[in-house]
Amino acid sequence: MSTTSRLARDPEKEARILMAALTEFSEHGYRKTHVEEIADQAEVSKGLVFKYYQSKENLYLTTLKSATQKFMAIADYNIWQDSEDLVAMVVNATRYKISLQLKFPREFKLLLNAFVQGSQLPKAIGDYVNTTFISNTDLQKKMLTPVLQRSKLKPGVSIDDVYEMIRWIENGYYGRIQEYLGTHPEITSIEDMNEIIEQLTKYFEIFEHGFMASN
Amino acid sequence: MSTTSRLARDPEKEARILMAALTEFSEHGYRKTHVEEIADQAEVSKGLVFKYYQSKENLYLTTLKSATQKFMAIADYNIWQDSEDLVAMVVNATRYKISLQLKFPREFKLLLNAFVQGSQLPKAIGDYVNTTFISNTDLQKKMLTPVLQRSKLKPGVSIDDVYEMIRWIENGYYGRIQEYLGTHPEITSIEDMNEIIEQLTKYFEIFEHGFMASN
Amino acid sequence: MSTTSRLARDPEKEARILMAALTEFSEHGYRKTHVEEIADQAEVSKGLVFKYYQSKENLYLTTLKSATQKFMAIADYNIWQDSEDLVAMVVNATRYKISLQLKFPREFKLLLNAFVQGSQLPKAIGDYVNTTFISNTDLQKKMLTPVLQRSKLKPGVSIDDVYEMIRWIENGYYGRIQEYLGTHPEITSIEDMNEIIEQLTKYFEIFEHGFMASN
Amino acid sequence: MSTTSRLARDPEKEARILMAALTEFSEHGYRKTHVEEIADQAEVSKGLVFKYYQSKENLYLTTLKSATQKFMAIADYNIWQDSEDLVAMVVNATRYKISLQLKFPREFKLLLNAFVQGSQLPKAIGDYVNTTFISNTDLQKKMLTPVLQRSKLKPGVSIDDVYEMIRWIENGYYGRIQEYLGTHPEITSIEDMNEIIEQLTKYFEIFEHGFMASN
DNA sequence: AATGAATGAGGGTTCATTCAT
DNA sequence: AATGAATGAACCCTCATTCAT
Repeated sequence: MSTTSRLARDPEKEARILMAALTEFSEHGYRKTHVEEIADQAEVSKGLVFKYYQSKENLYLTTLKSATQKFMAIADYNIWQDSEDLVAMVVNATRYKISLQLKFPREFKLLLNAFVQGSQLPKAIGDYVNTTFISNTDLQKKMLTPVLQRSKLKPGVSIDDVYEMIRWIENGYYGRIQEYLGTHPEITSIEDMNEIIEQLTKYFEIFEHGFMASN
Repeated sequence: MSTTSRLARDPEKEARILMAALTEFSEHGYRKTHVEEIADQAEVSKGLVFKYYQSKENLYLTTLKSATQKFMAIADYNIWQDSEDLVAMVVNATRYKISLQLKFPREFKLLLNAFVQGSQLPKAIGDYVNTTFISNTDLQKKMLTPVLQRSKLKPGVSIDDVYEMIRWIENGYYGRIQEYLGTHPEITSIEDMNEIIEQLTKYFEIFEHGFMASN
Repeated sequence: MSTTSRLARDPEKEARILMAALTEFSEHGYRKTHVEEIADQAEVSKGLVFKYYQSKENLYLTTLKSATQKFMAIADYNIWQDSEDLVAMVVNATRYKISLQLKFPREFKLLLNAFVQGSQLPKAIGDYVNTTFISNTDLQKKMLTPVLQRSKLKPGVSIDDVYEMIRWIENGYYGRIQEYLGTHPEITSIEDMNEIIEQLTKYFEIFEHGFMASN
Repeated sequence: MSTTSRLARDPEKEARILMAALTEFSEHGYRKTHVEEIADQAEVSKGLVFKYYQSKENLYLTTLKSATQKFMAIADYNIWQDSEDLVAMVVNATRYKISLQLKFPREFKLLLNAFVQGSQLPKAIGDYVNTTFISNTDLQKKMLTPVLQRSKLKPGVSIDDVYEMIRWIENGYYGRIQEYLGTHPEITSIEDMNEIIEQLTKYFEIFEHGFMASN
């Protein structure tokens, strides 16, 4: 009688399976990933994969949750939370996001993929994705708000407006960074990205004061 | 001796198949769509689908091309090309884009999906998608440039910078519109969207002059 | 009301179909030949092929019978019937056979193929083949017999024995000729074959008197 | 840790599948044989057949190779190699061939069929057949040559001539044996064939000395 | 607990045959 | 009479899932 668990799963195998699933699902997506390949890569049998995770669908879900967890667990919002001004904050947030992507490229790709596949995935997965991937922006909003409250906004401009536009610019620039990463696969450390991330500052400055020559 | 067709396909059935394919592919994506389902929905036999389109892959490609055509054929860039100022232009462009999406929601979803699936699709399709879906941003750039050249920009701000940021804001706001459409599936006419689109004006005005109270 | 036939078949189309069937069946065999290809080649519709011949199977059978007929009709046994001696007779018979093959290569190939496919063909066809392809040897036997009766045979050697062995040698040599034809596809006239056919004489002479030095 | 197999196929099922494939392919040929039928007959699932043999084509190829092997492995050329004289040698060779056919009737039929189908088969198979089925006659030639060299031949008769004619007669007689076997399906042992095979002697004697009364 | 051989439903594709025009 | 578009049974093959060992 083991003291640990009723099911007596081997935690190492469990981890290997999840790792392999992460690799495969993030690489090939849900449909083109084969359970056998995962089992092989984890150096366990196909049977064990099913014993531990019941179905391909559930394994995917678990991998998804595990990837989410990994981000949640590690996320250290303080890093950018106590930035002095708005621009620094957003730049730090972006830097932080990129660093996570560089540290966990497969988790990142997996979640992105899941998000994007949306309804093509089995219903249960689609549901999970939809309920999970929202909270993120809320968080960011919460952190930006105090800084924005300290700022003096133009009349007729609400905090929400600014917050939203910040996100748009952030996302837009983020896309540019992705492009850069895509064409420079050799980059694995956030240091290599510092320069490009700093340039985001410029765009926020434009945003703060407008692009039109103030007459 | 007919002067018209060599392949003697029934145009109605052809249309029904393409229509069904559009519906199914846009709804379920490539892998989860079954040729039989398309045939059933088009009220023709599976065999006919293959006679007309040879393979599932080619049917998808054809559906894709047809959707692209539909957009191309209808695209009337003049509608927003001769807008007076930048804001009006971008608002008009957005309105136009939304109107297309409302007119051809499945085509829209199909192309979006194809773009997003990327490498999970059969190679031939991925190739087509990659070679086709680029030109779009170039066009928009070309149209915006003259207007921007007429504008007086802040020192240190380049036309390209502004152009890029316009796109970011446009896209960001576009995302908000999508959300709205998603939660209001009853909307089918661009008129119902006018109000929300007009609000884009506000954001561009903020962008032009900055959100910070100019001291 | 036509005076010709109840079914009012167009004899030209009928002939074209049969011709095309001959070409296709002899080239690709029964299974790999497609009715559509035959119809196209005959410049008629697939439907007409079925109206005239009911089924692919029956069309094959008809083609087979027609090929047989063609050989029968043309076969002029007199050509070699009145050869002077045995050797001349067999050589003439062989030459004649080769000339037929050169004149009707597709018919020849078709019948050979049908014979060889045997039980892989639909039952009705197999049955036909089996019942038809026997009579041939009987005929040859009838013609050789009188000549053999005039010959003085070794004691213990029956006419049937000799007749049979003649066939074996003929067939064996025939195989050699086939090989030659296979490697010289440019040959289309019997004249080009005369030399090689003449060499059969040598073998029959060996056969007549044995190969062992007579003590 | 097993030292034996990496692929862990059940040898009994493997054998049953190969056996069923042999039966079906030899009976119906390549095209008319259905994988499902083979699976049923082997009392395994369709899936297993594909796991073991990947494709119908490869299964056929394997069956072909296995049949070839079976003949090769068992072929004991000594049996007739050290026959005293030419006649004995050829008779023994024939007897041996017939005994193989009686022992492995399906293998025999399969190989014959494959040889005969030739170009109607998928290319890979045709290629295999063509490269494999040649060496046989060469072997026989090598064995006959020393015996023929010891014989005194008539002037103008070469060893090759004699060798070739021997083959013709052997083949011819072999055809007669086939006919006999075809009409006597109850025969399963070489003993039942001894008498008919012995008669080949007579024909070779005729061949040695000719059938014409020597003057 | 762990294995991986075995299963079989399901999907794409072919082609002889039918039938409305 | 003639067409050829339309049909659908039949076939090969894949892969998630099961289960005996």
